Amino acid sequence: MSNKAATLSDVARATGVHLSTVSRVMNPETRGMVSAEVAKRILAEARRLGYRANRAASTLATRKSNIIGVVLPDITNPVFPPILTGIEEGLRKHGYQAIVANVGADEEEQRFVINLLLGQQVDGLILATARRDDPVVKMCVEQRVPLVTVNRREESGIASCVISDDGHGMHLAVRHLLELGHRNIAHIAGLDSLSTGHFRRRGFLAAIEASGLEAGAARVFEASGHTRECGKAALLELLRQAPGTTAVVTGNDLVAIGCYDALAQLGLRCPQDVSIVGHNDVPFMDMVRPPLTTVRIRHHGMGVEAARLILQTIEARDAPVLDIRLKPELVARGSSAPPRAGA
Amino acid sequence: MSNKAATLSDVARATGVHLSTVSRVMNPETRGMVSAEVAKRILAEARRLGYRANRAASTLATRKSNIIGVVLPDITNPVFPPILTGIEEGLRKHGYQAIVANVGADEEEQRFVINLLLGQQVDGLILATARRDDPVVKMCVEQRVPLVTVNRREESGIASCVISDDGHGMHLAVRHLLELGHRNIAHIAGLDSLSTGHFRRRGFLAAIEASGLEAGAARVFEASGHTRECGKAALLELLRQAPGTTAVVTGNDLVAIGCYDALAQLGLRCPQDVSIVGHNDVPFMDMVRPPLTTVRIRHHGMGVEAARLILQTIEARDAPVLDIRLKPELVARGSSAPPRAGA
DNA sequence: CTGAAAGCGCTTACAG
DNA sequence: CTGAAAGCGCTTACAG
Repeated sequence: MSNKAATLSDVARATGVHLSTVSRVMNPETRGMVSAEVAKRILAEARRLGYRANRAASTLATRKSNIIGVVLPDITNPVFPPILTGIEEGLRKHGYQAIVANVGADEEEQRFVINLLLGQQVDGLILATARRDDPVVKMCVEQRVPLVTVNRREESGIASCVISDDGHGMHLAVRHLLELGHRNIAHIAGLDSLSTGHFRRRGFLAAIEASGLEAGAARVFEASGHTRECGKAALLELLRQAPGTTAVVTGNDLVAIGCYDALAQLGLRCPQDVSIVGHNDVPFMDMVRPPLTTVRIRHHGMGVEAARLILQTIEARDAPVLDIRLKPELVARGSSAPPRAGA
Repeated sequence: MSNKAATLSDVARATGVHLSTVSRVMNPETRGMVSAEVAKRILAEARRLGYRANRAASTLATRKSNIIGVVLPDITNPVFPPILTGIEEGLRKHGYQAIVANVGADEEEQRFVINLLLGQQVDGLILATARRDDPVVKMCVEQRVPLVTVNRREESGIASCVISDDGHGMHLAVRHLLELGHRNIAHIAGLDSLSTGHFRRRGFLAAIEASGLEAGAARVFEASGHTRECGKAALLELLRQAPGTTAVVTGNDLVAIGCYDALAQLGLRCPQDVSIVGHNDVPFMDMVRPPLTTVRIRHHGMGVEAARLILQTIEARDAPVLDIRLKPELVARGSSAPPRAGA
């Protein structure tokens, strides 16, 4: 049909009005400025010509793109898809779209990607890549780009964030194990450079302390990464140093699965010999053997909140920095049980 | 610092040249038109001012956004993240970005989302939502939008596609089971409205036929959806109607996991009583119990190819429609074994 | 209620 | 090699 997309002036010519009148009609907010009769004719003609506003032009004219840049460290990590879905839903409801970029931990690449996004005139940024001490976050704040971090918190508190209440999550995990009768509980922590690793570790220690157990009974090991392999290595080392351990709380589910591997290698059974509790409840954790007891964080809810927060931040540039923490819940499955008598 | 972003004319004023000269220097392709000395001064000034091209303006001027719209049915389905990653990598290498939209099966919503994307002036579209008979694909082709479908094929062949060679995949699965000694093999098929479900079903039948087994020995059931629950229901029904079945090939991994549930409910063991083979090899299939034998499709490779193809299609609008099929491989794990003697 | 005009920040033929 | 100018398709104060 139409080889070139119809523009405002095409519709105007076809209707016999000025293009500014067409513009007013095409925007619901200003449609009231035009008489109903003229509006109707314009709308009919616009439909007939298949008119579709050119967003590049309106972005240029208004300095507002209605696009939010979302930067993720790794969309194949199952933590992120539901966060992204939540973000998209929250955004779409308000007429915004997300433009997503995946980027690893390399700081230069992150700057590059953020520059692309800013060049694209995004109205704001949602970063899931933030580290506790993150120069990229600081750069964005300096450039006064509306910003929120999701699932991660930048420690200087210069940017709003939406995270899971990791302290509470660890409290739930530890309480669960205490109630089962465990007294030798260890933690395999995630990277301390990320807020998740850091807060979960602190939450673990706080929960142990609150329980009245002597702190020495609670060992913390740091996995060298958030992978199955790192989890396996960490538990092997942990059990070498602390063979009396009857329960392990990990910083994330993948590490917990790695713990299964370590136990299998040692000929130990879960949960009979060692209970394992994960964190996140990513998909399929109910299908592994044994089904993993884990702390379920509100991935989708974090995304929705992050969308809400960024739009709010855009509305009111001087809005206060907010820390939103969503409460996780414990999902008790087969990987946790009372310690063996005598253990 | 700079409250407003620097523009070409800011850099021009600071350097004492005309903004068109600055424009030429900022674009590597035209930089050669400007004397090295002037270029150097301009570049220095641009850096000092933090100049960043406004892509809305250049999109408007060139009618080229260097953005590709990617439409996914569900990013939380683990098939899609690696496809998306592949797309992004393939695109970024050529200076393009992806703008991703998640949208369910509803046709009106799909049209809405595609309209948003086209309004955004995307240069092309990659659709992972395509059905075998898909009016939305047809609409895009009519509007002459450069288009490729990924993981799915529209049957009228009007759009290029990048898919897994499903016929070959089923051949591998069936051959594996035949070699183990199975003679009563059934298929739980995916939706026939999707090319994956359709081609896998046909591939299964072709493989059985090629094997010389009488076709009656090969039953096909259609799961009512690609979920664990549907897989469970399908296998329960299948075993009721064909209790002699010793091996089942499913249309996807989630359905295979549902089969595990059905077997557990019936008190049957996998693989001792019934072997199960999945399709896709999504993450964690090596961690379920038993680890799932499955056909691994090249998710990431499909994404990379889709990116390459869409760019090629944009380059040469009259390029021929291509069908690219990537070869999958069989990953034999614990869910398949010889049938019991006498079975 | 509607039109005329300036402007958003680029690109790119056209001159010189 | 560089400049001046038109134009991309919108929005929006300003008139009337």
